[in-house]
Amino acid sequence: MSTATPADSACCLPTFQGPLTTEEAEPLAAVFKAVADPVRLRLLSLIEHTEDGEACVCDLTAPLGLSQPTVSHHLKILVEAGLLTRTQRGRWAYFAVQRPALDEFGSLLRRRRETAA
Amino acid sequence: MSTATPADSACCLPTFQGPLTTEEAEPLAAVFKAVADPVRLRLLSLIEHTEDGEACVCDLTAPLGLSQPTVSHHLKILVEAGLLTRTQRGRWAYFAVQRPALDEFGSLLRRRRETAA
DNA sequence: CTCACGTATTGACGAATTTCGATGAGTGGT
DNA sequence: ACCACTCATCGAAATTCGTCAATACGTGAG
Repeated sequence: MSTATPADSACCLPTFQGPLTTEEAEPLAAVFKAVADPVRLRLLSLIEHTEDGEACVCDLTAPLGLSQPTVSHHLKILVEAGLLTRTQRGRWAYFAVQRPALDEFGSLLRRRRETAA
Repeated sequence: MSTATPADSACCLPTFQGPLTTEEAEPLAAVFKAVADPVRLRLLSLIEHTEDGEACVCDLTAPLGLSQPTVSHHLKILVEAGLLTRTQRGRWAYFAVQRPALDEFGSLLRRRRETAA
């Protein structure tokens, strides 16, 4: 890496640019809250690894072992958080990962994976 | 900001290595839950930007406008999540950020900061 | 139009979370 | 030994969250 662009690397950079106000902390917490649930993390991982990169509700209830309204509820939260997109096609609603948003969690999740088991 | 070229990054890599099981998702959700609260995010940002890189409870109640038990409670959650360390010195308990753990959130938080406004 | 199907919403319930005041535990000075 | 101080824990109130059954909505087929 000749052109060292520390855009992403965490080295020597403060995690926060300064003390957060409540107004600043609120939206950040909201995003984290969206992924602070095992079911929603599983949803994201399931959808990311589908054949076509998208899935409808009916594809997701079985793997999770949850009712359809519950799955719909979690999906809505993920869409509102900007982590999923929803496109209606015919009777079905297809959900796909919102790449840029999900990528923000990429390095974090991959690092966790290594230190996990 | 136009020079945005992710270094460590996420390009072309899947965020999840595969569909998560409940057992895998659980600990991940736990970490996110720790930071899924405005008060706790403010605590982290406050402690990171103290003179000595550490703070006691009494330093933190005023900036947050919360009671001492409440602040203690949030600090405990952050310590248990591995995001803060606690060292008792005399009557005081000093809390400092756990660098490696907090750095995992670095790139994510900095990117959010830019797109916030 | 009507019906079947996939999905969203509503209402309800128990569980978890956030917050506080009161109290308990540990430390250091007098 | 006592007291003042810092912090943790307990108990409780208010709120939020996760879940489901029941129901409403919207779409395409017949």
